Amino acid sequence: MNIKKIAEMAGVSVSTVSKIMNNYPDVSEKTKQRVMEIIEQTGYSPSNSAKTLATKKSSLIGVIFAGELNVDFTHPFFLAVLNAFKKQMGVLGYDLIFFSNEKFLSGGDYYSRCVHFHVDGCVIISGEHMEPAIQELDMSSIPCIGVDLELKGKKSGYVTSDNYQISSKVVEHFYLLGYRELGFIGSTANSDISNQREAGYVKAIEGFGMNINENWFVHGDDFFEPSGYDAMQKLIQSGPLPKAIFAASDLLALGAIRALKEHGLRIPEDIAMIGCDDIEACKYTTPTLTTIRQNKERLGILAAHMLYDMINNQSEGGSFVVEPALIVRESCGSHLHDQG
Amino acid sequence: MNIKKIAEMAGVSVSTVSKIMNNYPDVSEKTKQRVMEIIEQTGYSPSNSAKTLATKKSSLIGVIFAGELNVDFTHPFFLAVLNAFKKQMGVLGYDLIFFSNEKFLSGGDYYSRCVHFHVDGCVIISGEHMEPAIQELDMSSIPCIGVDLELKGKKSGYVTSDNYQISSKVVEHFYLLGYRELGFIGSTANSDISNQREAGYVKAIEGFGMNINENWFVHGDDFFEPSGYDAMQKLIQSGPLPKAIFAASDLLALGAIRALKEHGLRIPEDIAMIGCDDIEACKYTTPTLTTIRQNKERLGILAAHMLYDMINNQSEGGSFVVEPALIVRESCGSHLHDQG
DNA sequence: CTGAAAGCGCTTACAG
DNA sequence: CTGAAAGCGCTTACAG
Repeated sequence: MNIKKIAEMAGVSVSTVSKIMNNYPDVSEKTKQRVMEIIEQTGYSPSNSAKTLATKKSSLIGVIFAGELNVDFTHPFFLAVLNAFKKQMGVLGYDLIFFSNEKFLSGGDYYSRCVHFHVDGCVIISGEHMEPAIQELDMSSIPCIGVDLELKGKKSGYVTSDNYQISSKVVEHFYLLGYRELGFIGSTANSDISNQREAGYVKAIEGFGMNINENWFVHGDDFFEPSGYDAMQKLIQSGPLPKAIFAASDLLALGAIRALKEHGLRIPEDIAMIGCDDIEACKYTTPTLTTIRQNKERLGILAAHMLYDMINNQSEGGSFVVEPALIVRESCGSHLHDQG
Repeated sequence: MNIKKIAEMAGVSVSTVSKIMNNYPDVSEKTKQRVMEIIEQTGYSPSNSAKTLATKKSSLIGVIFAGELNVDFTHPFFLAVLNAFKKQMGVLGYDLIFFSNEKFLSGGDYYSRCVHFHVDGCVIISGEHMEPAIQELDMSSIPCIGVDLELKGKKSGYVTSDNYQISSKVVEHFYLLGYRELGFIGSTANSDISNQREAGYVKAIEGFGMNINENWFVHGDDFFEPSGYDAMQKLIQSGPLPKAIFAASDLLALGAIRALKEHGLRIPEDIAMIGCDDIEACKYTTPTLTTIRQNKERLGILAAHMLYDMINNQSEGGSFVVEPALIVRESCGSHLHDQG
């Protein structure tokens, strides 16, 4: 079934059918009715490739997982963002196409694949550093939106959560609970996110007039559980411990708790702990883990709207920062204190 | 940049360039070299829409989340399967397109969207019952592969894990540890998966010559944690408890454990527990949760290969069942027993 | 081994 | 308000 057959059946020209399909105003109500009926009956759906070829617009958004490591369909945080993004883009009339990293590795770069598929825009999901292939895309005329990735192109924007504010909420909470000796467990030094959280943490501690003890700032090789365990072992061996610790991810926090338990230390009685991300496991651990939740749905929905506006030339990009929320559970020791 | 310009630059015809792009043999090595060089320099990538229009093949696989409820980007099990599927399809030269459910709701069905995008095949992800829109696709000439969904069309196949075998592994393990009084926590009665696991469980118990106590078989409204908690409350109130329980999901198991703890019962000393799915949280709970892992990577890779073969007419569909594995942790009480 | 030409199914000025 | 025709960028028999 194609537009020509529909035209024949309705006894009109192909142009007329096309106009009706695209809601042009200058068609008589009578012909419109007749044609619509036939379209209904036949279940006709125009060929996307022909339409794209003729218009250069595909109604397709390219999805790129930029970080080579650990960021794919198995990453809960980005996935939740993507989920909200997908839903919103669907409402706006777009479908998503996922570029296989494998194809990328064996030749084509992201930009040429965007051209290849005539995508109307791209969402780039990362959290870590920029590869050259991403920069090329960023600098191109294809609208791009970064998630936790600061794009700078003229046709680019990004959404992110405020990593400084995350840390400042943690410090404030610790402060109100009476903790003055604060430690930190971060990821590797080339993680922007970990660095931002650490910088914000330091700044907030100083803001409250507390002292920084550098011995209480330790780092793992990544954001995962074993790194948290190892980091905490280091802390334990290096002498007196802080009263409260902020870990840059929930998994780091859980690893640290495992190490503390092995040494007979109690959480939160001996050391309070706050993680970051609010992964599912937080609710089921002992103690349950106090953490910072980023509003993933909001990040996804905002990304969708910003991209849509760029595609339709209603904006030249920009950025949006979403506010984090503290989720209080047991590990911070709130229930042990009077906050009144 | 398009094929015509490349042809001009190389001083050959468009046909020749096309043949070179598609690895036709009947081109002289000399012209091939010249053209390839120009393609390299210009970074030319053929337009997908033009190619699709001409060939009716898109190198695109449609991804459909069939179950309305709880099965989307936030579902860890299906996502892990999809992740492996995506990687494998990438290697085979395909990209993935995700159909927005929203568009679906407001008009088009899955079949016509497949036609619209000329997808070469579809993967349908579900686990629960069949909607009519899925059946239409299943019965069409478009190759489809179901994940935990039994498709029956002539051009359809599916992969699944053996829910009966899952249960039989659990029973065997309980049996070897000396437990003879076995309970079960399932999901709602219209979940095929839960029903299969329960049927397999009953069958295996009888196979080992043990008795079934129907009072020890309880059900929640879904696979989530609160359902497990409620189901266990029912069990506790209804009288003497079994020595070991198999829950149809890890979250059900965790909910059940929470209820048991509230009643001062110890796991596994008073009641042993085995869950199902091997979600991330299993490693971080107290006690850590013994569970059944389904080989998600293998499911995804198999689905990709089966779909590929159907697309290329090397197979007419079929099905494949992946074997589950028991992951022993603390909650089953293995460490308390001599299995010697 | 190479190329001219028709065709894939749409859209869009343009003429009427 | 309607339609004829060119064009989008490819592929593929077919002729040479």
